[in-house]
Order: sequence, then structure tokens, then C-alpha cells
Amino acid sequence: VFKRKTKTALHQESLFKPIARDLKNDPKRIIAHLDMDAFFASAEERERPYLSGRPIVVGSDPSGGKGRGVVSTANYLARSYGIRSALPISKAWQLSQEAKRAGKPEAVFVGCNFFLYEKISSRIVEITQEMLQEFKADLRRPLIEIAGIDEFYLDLSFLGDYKKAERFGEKLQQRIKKQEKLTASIGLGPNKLIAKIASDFQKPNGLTVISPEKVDDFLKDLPISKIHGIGPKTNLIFKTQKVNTVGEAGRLPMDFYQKGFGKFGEDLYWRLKGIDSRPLERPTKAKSIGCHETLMEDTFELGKLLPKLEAMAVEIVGRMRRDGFKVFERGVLTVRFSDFVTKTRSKTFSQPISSKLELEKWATKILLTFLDKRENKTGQSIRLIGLRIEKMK
DNA sequence: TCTGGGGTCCTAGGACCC
DNA sequence: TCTGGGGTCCTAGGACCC
Repeated sequence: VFKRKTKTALHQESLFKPIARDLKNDPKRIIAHLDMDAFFASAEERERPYLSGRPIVVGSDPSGGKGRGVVSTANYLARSYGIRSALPISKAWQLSQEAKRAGKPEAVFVGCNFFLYEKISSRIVEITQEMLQEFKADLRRPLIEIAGIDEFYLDLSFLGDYKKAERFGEKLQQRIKKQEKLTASIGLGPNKLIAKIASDFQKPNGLTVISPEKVDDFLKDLPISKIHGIGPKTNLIFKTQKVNTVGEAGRLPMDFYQKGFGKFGEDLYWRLKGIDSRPLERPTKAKSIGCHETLMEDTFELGKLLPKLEAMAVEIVGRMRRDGFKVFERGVLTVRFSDFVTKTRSKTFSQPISSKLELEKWATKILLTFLDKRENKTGQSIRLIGLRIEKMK
């Protein structure tokens, strides 16, 4: 099997390099995916025992039902009210009020405390490292990938078989429960893709093992949106082909994927067959640092916008330095108008910038062009402003 | 129901160089 | 005067993930 023939590839060596990686899964590989259950909400519940047994919603300030944010995480009790991640916080508030009227306990709304979550997250990594050591893993190669604040991939291939890997997973769950008073779900499979879907399969506190011979059956009836990388837009493209499940997607030829999805297409074709050879990744340095904020109310007023920009510039340059960077070479300003149209303006500077003041000055200049009547034709007020830096050194 | 905040990666057109 | 093509960088926007 050769890489797709494109004009540009014709003279490149890569054309003649077979990519065996996608033909089948490595039979010796055993990958685990560990995913903390309702992480933020569980963490808050643990920290405040008086919350225990109550529906908890972590996210933006609901402001008595007028808040403009969304739910970050809801615990399982809150989920039984229909409250879940990404739901507008105002809607979550309504659902909680309805539950109250039905005689159920009102939900408790809590803001995010990333400092706490980071701390717990690194302790989970420590616990996992200790277990790997006890099981005599060769730690010279990376066996843990931190895929997010509450999820990790483990390479358990060294254990040799799924039975042992399953026992490792159970023991890890028990330790996390004992030491951190939190539950995690684990999925085991021949690659990252299957492990991740498996960890989600029996939440919370589940352990799902999908050995290579079970992969096809496991995937067959799953909705394709369960595949990492298939979001709402991609899902829609499949819908137009009357494809809903992973099994049905197998009908579509490679050609469909290559034409429709560009670089991602070929990977996707194989992933829908359960084949995935992505290695575990080591942590990398940040490629951008930024913040943005949805304002309490939409506004045109410079008096409200400029202080936000300054605060963001301070925050960003501070974080840049803490991360060990001295300068940056690119800035990006984002403005979202009240009609939700979002515009960005970016610039690669001819000289690297190190100061908060210069960043702020550039951002202000750009913001003014957005507020300029000629630019802002529809006269929309501003809902969100954001600032970020890239190409840090 | 009225849509957060932190990111990463990809695409596509245009400028510019050889 | 018309016409190449590869490569890289820049910018704006968008999909997706947690």
C-alpha cells in the first residue's frame, strides 16, 4: 500500500515507502484509556463534603438564570435532571428550578477551580507511575500520555495479555479510589481509538476490555460520532450518505474519504475499521497562549473593552514567562459580535515582542479598526474579545 | 435553550522567491 | 506576451477536543 499519489508526492521518496502502520493493528499492543468520572464535579464534591449527595453543576455563573456561559461538568445526579456539559448555564438553571418544583433538591452551581483539578491530575499520574514501576515496566519509553486534564493513555503491552492488563486496570481504579476518593473508568483495547471508546462504554467506575477479536463487533453498531475527530460537521457529511453507524461507514470507499476530508480522510477510513497506530505522545511545549472573555453584556464602549485587553495582555505575558518563554512573534485578536459572527486579526511582527505594553498597544489598534464604522458595517456590538500570542521563543 | 474558555490542527488564497 | 511550477510564509477562518 502506497501513500496516495499526488503530483507533489511523485518525486518524493515517501511515495515508495509502504505505510504498514495502517494495514492492521499491532497484535502485541495493549492500550488503556483512563478517564476520570465527572471529574470537575467529583473533585468539587470531594472537597466540600456538604455537597455530597446533591446535584452539582460546575461551570459559568448562572446569575439567577441570566448567566451567559455553559456547563463544564455536571455530576450524575445533575445529569438526571437533563443537565450536561456544554448546555447553556441558563438552561441548566431552569432545569434545576423545575426539579425543585417537583420536590427534588436544587442543583448547586460552582465555578471552575483549575488549580485543584491540575493538582489532582498530576497525582493520578503519580499513582499510575508507581503502579507501572511495581509491575516492572520499562520506564525509559513513555508509557503514559496525558491526553487532557482528566484522561490518560497507558501502554500496557509489556504485560503481555489482556487478563493481566485487566487486573492492572482494576488495581489502578482501586488505588485512585483509595488515595484520591475519586472514580475513574478504564477502557482496554489494541489501540488508542478503541481504548478511548471503551473507557466511555460503562461509565462511571467501569472497566471495559475490547480484545482484538472483539473490535469489529464492538464498533459495528456505534454511532460514528463516537470516533475521536468526528464532530457535528463531519457527522452531517455522513448523514447525507445515509450513514449513521461505524459498520455502515465501512460501505464507503477510500475515495470518499480522500476527496471529502483531505489529510484526515485516509486516517479516518482506517479508524472506522478499528485500525489505529498512533503512538503515545510526550508532552510538548505550548504553541499558543491566550484568553478570551464573553462580556456580561454586549457593548461598544472602549471604556469597558480596553481594561479587558490590558488585563488579558498582563495575564498572557505572565503565563508566557512562567512557561519559560521570553518573547513572541505573533498576536491574534478575536472579536465576536452580538450576532455571534466572530472575526480574528493576526500579525506576525517584524521584531519579537516581550512586553505586555507592546501587545496591548497592538491589540488596541486592531480593536479600534473593528469599532470603526466603516469596518463594523452592521453596527453589531461586541459580545466577546480575546487575545492570544503564538510563535513564542 | 441562545450558545465558555483553554487549546491544536488543517485549509486555502495570496505574496514572493527561485 | 504568455505561461510553468515548486516551496514557504502569512493571514483568516473553521473543525474539533476537553
